[in-house]
Amino acid sequence: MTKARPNAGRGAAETRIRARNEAKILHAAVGLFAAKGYDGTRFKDIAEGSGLPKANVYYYFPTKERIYTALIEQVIDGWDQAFEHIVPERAPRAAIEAYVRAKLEYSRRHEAESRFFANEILRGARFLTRRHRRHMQEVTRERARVVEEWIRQKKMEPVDPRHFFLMLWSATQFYADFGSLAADTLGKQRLTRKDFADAAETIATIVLDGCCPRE
Amino acid sequence: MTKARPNAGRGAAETRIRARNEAKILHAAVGLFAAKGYDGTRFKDIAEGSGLPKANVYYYFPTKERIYTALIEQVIDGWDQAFEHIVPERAPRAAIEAYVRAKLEYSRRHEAESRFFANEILRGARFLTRRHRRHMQEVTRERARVVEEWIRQKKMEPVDPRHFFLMLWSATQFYADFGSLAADTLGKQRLTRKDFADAAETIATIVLDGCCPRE
DNA sequence: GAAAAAGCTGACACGAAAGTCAACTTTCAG
DNA sequence: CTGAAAGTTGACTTTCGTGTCAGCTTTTTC
Repeated sequence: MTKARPNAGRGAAETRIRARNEAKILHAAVGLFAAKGYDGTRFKDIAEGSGLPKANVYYYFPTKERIYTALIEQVIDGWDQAFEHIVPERAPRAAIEAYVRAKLEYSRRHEAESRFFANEILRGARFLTRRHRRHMQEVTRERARVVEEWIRQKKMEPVDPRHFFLMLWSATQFYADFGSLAADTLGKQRLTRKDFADAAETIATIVLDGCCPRE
Repeated sequence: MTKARPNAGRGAAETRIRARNEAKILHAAVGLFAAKGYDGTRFKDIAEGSGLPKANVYYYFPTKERIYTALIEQVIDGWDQAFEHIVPERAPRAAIEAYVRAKLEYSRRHEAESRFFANEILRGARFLTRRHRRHMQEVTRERARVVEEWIRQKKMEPVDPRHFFLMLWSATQFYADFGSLAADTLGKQRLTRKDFADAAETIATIVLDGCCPRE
């Protein structure tokens, strides 16, 4: 198993060359996986995209699947960052608005990662391990408790916090992942920064007015 | 081009056998495309799924792509049905609630079609023709005008109707397309009818309270 | 009931993608 | 400076997926 990664096991001793090349490979791969899916992506194309010969890429990753799972790992790490806005000390309006903006900003700036992840989920999350799933569940549950607290304090209308998060997640992901449809709907070639801003505005307005008492 | 479809051109004269087998093939294909994507789906598997020998499937569809585009055609036809709830005579609350329920019901009952289509959009809608795009744009624009009318009549808060529809679309699609994530979040193995009902409830509550004056 | 049209099929050709390998060069610790 | 570890590579094998084809059987039509 570790045969093909001579340097594995000595985590701290990873060379600079290894780090640089693995980064190149993953960077090229995420865009391809996002655009073509797992099966649609050719190992050869990942190699070309990263500027390395195919056999050299095999030196770093023994299979295409390993590249894919390495990316999952990477994306999951960033998944919960936006959640940090959901804290009990903040007022729900401000917190939720910040969350929506952060999520949209992430989707816009990391389109490939966003699409890559959406693709994985759409396919039934075959490559997500139990550990990943549990992690995501726990993070969500933790923030759901904050929402419940807000509701108890009458700062928010009573809604199911889990469906609430799913709705926010879907609305924000949408603009990155289904960009071509959104662009069509708005009558544009591509989504601009302003479209994302308008989206944030609309989502925040509707959701906030829908669940938080107006001043 | 038409060489492989002897019966093409005489639309009305399609035999019963042809109709039945094409239906079998498309039915098997939509599930596979939804689960594995275009490139991940093997022609052989479509054949096996439909109970026909591979060469026989080739008799009906000259390429894998043709099966795919036939499905696009089929799914697009059903795309705008839910929109029929959005009519100016109805009050916005009732109309939008009916729309959300109809969309969710469609996603739940036609999970494969829903995922198939989501996949196509996620990949940048490579196979959607200009005609399809125009059709979708027109339908959306038409219903956007209804929303604008409601806003003019002060029956609704002023929101951008296009972003509004995108948001509704994303929220409803989500439960079918990202079912595995939604199930995880809700701590279940699979989504039940009740989960869909709860989703409709939450979406409708938030969106309706968010944009339509309360009674 | 026979000719023609539609439907069916196993076997095969072709190309392309995943993954392997053995021999080479570069890097770096001591 | 040197030997070992890390990195690099072109050429190769193997597997598999798409699409073809010639000849067969069934159905339809007149």
